[in-house]
Amino acid sequence: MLSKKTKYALHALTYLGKHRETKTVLIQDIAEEHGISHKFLENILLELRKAGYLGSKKGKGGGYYLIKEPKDIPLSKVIRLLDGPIALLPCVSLNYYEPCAECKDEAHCGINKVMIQVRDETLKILENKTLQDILDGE
Amino acid sequence: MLSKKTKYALHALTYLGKHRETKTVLIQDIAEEHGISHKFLENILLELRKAGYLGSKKGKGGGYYLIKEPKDIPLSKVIRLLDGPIALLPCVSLNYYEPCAECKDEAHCGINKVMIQVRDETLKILENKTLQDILDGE
DNA sequence: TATAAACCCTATAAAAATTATAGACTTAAT
DNA sequence: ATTAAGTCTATAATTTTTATAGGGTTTATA
Repeated sequence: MLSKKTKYALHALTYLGKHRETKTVLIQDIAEEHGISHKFLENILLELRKAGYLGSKKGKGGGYYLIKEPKDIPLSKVIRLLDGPIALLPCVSLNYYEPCAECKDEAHCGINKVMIQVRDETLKILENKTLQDILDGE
Repeated sequence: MLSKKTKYALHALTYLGKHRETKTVLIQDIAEEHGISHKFLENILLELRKAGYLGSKKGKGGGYYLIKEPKDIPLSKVIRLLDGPIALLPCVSLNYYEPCAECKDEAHCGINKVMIQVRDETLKILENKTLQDILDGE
């Protein structure tokens, strides 16, 4: 399951995607719309900005806005940013690789081999679904 | 990522799958093979037995053994048993459904719709990979 | 039939991760 | 100046995961 962080990030991105005509959107607006803690959401939006998905304007009249095209924001990227690895095991993670302590010989581990396949097929799904697909469904 | 519980379950099933000729296997043997806590693994094997994957024999000379064909043990089932939902959000889970608190109208939520697709495609992958595939890779 | 080996079961403790909050700081419009 | 807004870091609270403990039951076998 996705963490609340990622779930809220998706809601925020969706909200921002739906309000691209207005110049900026307040954290508060998104927080109220979904009944999310303002402060918790703040940290999430900050991460999305640092990762290059959002722009922000400080000071009075400021707020957040989407700076990437919704079609260029795949689920895979959002999940990796907020939640971490998409792979089911550390030993098959492309971006967060770590050996599994209980595994003596990764090269001859059947679990490892199968999980590499699962990872590749899962990645195909998550790279193909973007914010645009979410917006199309609203 | 899978929990250690699920990961250990997969290692245990793999071990049992590789030792089907011997009548029973001791918890201790599996625990030692992978450096897992005996007691932690005990609880996992108990769950696998209750779910109908393993049989056990009590008393001296007892132990565990596989009672299903490896080809009839898909990853999806093992993950659901030990880890819970495969869906990325509670609101799209087939087996553990719960509405999402921050979602006002599930029927018109683009995230929900996309996540249903992700769930269905992910499920296809995990239902198709079985313990047999793991054993083939050892 | 006593003993030891092994699984059974429930409760609880410890650790880690997630979720939430706090508060001081910076920036910019008016 | 004042006020409204994002920035940033630290820490607290909560939940989940991981691990341990310990007595109970069953069974082979000497």
